Order: sequence, then C-alpha cells, then structure tokens
Amino acid sequence: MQQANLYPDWLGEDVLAVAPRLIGCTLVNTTSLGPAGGVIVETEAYAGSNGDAASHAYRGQTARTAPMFESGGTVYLYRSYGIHICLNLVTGPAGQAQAVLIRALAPTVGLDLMAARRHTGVAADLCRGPGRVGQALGLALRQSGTRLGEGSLQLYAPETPPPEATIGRSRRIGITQAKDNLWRWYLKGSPYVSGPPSLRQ
DNA sequence: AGACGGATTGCCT
DNA sequence: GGCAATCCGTCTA
Repeated sequence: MQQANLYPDWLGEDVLAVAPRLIGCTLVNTTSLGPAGGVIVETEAYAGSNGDAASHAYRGQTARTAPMFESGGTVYLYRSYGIHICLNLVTGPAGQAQAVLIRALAPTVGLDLMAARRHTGVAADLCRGPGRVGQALGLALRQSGTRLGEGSLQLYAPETPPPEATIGRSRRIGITQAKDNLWRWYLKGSPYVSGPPSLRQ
C-alpha cells in the first residue's frame, strides 16, 4: 500500500540519491477527466550544475529551464521532438538545476483513462517511455514550474522501498552528450520499463 | 526574423 | 532497422 507522503522531503537531496529512490514511488496526475498514474519503474538523473552536458540546464538558465533552478519538489516539463511532453521532478537545493526524468510507470490508477489517451488497451504500452508517460497522464506544459503536491500532480512514497537488488542501473537512453554516466535506474525485469531488452534486465 | 535540432514514438519495409 | 511527424526554445544575423 502507499503512504500519503506528498512531496517527500528527500527530494531536496542530491539527484543521484533521489533518482534510484523514486523507483517504487507512485505518481498521479488528476485532471477534470479523473486521476491517472502508476508506480515509477524507470528514472534518469540530469545534473546541470555538475557539468552534465546532457542536461537542459548545462548552458545556463533560460525561460524553458527556469523550473530546473527551483528547489526539490518543483515540476519541470518540456516538449520533445515537437510532439511529446516529458516529465521531470526537480531535486536538490535551489540553483543546482538537478532533475529526474520519469521514463516509465507501471500503470495502476485510471487505466481506462490512460488507455483512451494512448489509443491502446495494452497495459505495457501505456506508460513505457517518457513521451508515453506525458500522454497517458494528460500532462500540460503549463504545469511546468508548479510544485509537487500543490497542483494536480501528486507523489506517494511506498511504506517499504523495493529491495536494492531489484533495481538495475545503466547508461542513459537517447542522449548524445555525457553518455557514459550510469545515471539511469529501473526495476529489473519489469515489462513496463522502456529501452532495449539488455537495458531492462 | 529565420534556421536548427532534440532526454521520442509509431508506422513503414 | 529506417525514417517521418511536429513544435518551440535557442542560436545566429
């Protein structure tokens, strides 16, 4: 069962500690159509101020990336390839520009709603991939800059986190810079994790 | 003011 | 496995 732990205070910790810890937490976005979400099974860390060339904040603060420079618990959304909306949870103290990309969820809340938004009834295809997460949850760009728990987006930490042995680690997916950092975490063997099979076991 | 390209996805062969 | 779709932030002039 989930604990009603909105905006866990450990989001203020370093992104490399928070990203793996988010595995097993439940994320829910509520719109006029109802709640939709699931259990986080795949995350990636981006650390702009740590010299991470793959981070949107690497070249400094802009209007788009401003939410990344807020403190942990802020929501950062961006449009990808002109089509998708991808969700990040900002971590660390303000000014650090750290964020965790939510790459995949095991769908648990609002299955019918997510199936309608995604035009598929296949559970494994609802939230497998960052673009799909944004579409399934009905995220809107104007939610970027809002705070977890204060808007329509809620985060629930589990009473007992998944055992460390069940969490895998790899390089990040789809980037061209700083690709050797092992800053991706995922629930081993889950059918809801994105990427090639070698990055899901 | 105009060009460029991406933390992706889905459909094609 | 290849590639088009599609938007807007960012960069250059």
